[in-house]
Amino acid sequence: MKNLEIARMLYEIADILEAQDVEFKPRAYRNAARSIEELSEDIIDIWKRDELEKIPGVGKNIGAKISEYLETGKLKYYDKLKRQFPVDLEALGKVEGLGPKRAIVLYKKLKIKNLDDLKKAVEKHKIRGLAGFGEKSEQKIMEGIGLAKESGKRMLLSQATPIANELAEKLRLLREVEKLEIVGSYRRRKETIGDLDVLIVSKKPGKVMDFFTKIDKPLTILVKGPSKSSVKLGSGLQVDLRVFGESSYGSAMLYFTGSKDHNIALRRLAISKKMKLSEYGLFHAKKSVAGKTEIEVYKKLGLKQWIPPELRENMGEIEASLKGKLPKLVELKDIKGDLHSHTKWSDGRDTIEEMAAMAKSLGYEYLLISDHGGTLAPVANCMPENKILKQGKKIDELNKKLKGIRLLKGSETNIKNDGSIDVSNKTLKTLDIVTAAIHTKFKMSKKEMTKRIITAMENEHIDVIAHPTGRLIGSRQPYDFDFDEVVDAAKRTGTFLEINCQPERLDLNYFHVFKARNKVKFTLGTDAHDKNHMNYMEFGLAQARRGWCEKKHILNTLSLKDLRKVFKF
DNA sequence: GCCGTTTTCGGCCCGACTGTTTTCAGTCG
Repeated sequence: MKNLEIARMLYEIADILEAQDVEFKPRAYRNAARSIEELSEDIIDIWKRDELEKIPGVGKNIGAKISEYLETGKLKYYDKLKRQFPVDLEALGKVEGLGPKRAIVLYKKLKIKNLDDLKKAVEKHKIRGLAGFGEKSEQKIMEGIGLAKESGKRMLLSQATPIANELAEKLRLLREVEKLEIVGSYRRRKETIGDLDVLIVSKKPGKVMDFFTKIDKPLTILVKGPSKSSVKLGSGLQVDLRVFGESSYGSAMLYFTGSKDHNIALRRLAISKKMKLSEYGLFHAKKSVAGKTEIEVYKKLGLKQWIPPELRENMGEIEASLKGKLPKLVELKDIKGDLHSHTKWSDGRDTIEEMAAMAKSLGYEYLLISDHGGTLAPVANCMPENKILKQGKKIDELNKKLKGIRLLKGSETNIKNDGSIDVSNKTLKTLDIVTAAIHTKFKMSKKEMTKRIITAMENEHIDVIAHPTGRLIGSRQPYDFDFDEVVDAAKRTGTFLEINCQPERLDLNYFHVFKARNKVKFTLGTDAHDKNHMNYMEFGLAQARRGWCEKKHILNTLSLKDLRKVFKF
């Protein structure tokens, strides 16, 4: 996978060009870098199909450069720039307040190439006195060096949620806060959050800012102004707060919810209608025509429907809204059960009864008990076949006693290297819904891995492939396999794909869901190993919504009666 | 250097804050 490597190189080219005051090219390189960074596919495959120029932001020139790099392992243009400026701009750029231009000045004047050089120069007070730098710059850089080394990590949405809730609660206590909304990627329900953006309506911004910049301990104030302040909380999470007047609240929400691509598309649409869109409103001939609410701005731009934040990624949502054809997204209240859970029988922490009670309290009709089964015993306390059968009997008995919740018999089985399943068909036949997943040998050639998964799906007893790509956010790459082929095979064999709701999995991710949604149906499973994990449903659901899923795409929206017809139990 | 409800040339999102400045450039989101 060369995607990130290439993206970083393009970012660096952009930085060097920007440092030399080249116009527009830096933006072009950055756009290309960003799309490559966000590709869900290996760029080598795209290159082999000769489709580099289909990547948004990649044209003839950048395409040729990527080809050169993939063919020869080198890019002459990049090497030439790097010879001119042998500077680690990526590392230096992480220092708050230091961008490409100032970094290059530091190189030209003081030969600073990396963070270590920078640290030495600051310690010797060599920076103050340079054109454009003063005592304060030097001080800020000193503080920035420490932070730069630990930063750059995004937080899981699930980790940011309690922090966001607490912050919002504290701010709402302030009388001067009339309205408050947490926006940004948090509102779009992205799987990870870089920072929190808070939007407030207040007539007394000064009071709000004073309170905000003392809201946590320890706390670092990065910026403090009358309408905008930024702080770093004790947890290391950066929070940006903006205060607006009532009349701009909608346009400000739009702007700070993003995504950047969605905003740019909206602004272009505004320009095409001889208007101007900013966070302060939609203007025509300097007169405000909308801004109080999001829907008002959308309508004036010709959109027929309000766009839910999860869809604002410029993946066709604006075009769909212009035609009034946005999907009616699946909601938490549509979910009638959880289709992936573990109990004490394998590696879960709670009993079947406790899990059932939790499912009932969430208002579910059913819960699939899918403890680990098969021969992988030491890893996940997998149940051998006799134990699977015994658990089945136990569930049958419980179902006679339990009221208001139906337990379904399942097993999360293992896909062996050759694609076979480590539980016999005879045992699988006794279960209601059988799940299979890869838990061993993650590194295989793309061809072998694709075949392995497809072979598993061809087993008539396998209903669902759990966490289909195997990625763990921030720690494990997905397995190398051909997603499109697997989706086609799922359709052919009548197998379903899971959207695993564990916050560090979220697998399938939104992009895969978006791509596959009209070919296969999905199950939502929290993979709960503890009854409280059943609350992870919201995170998986968010990914389904980000992937444009309606009720019909998600099997958990079916009543028990209809679910039975689909899975034939 | 890319791209197209301005379409193959001529644009390219927009504004706040900071520091070092006598009017603005750089950085950030």
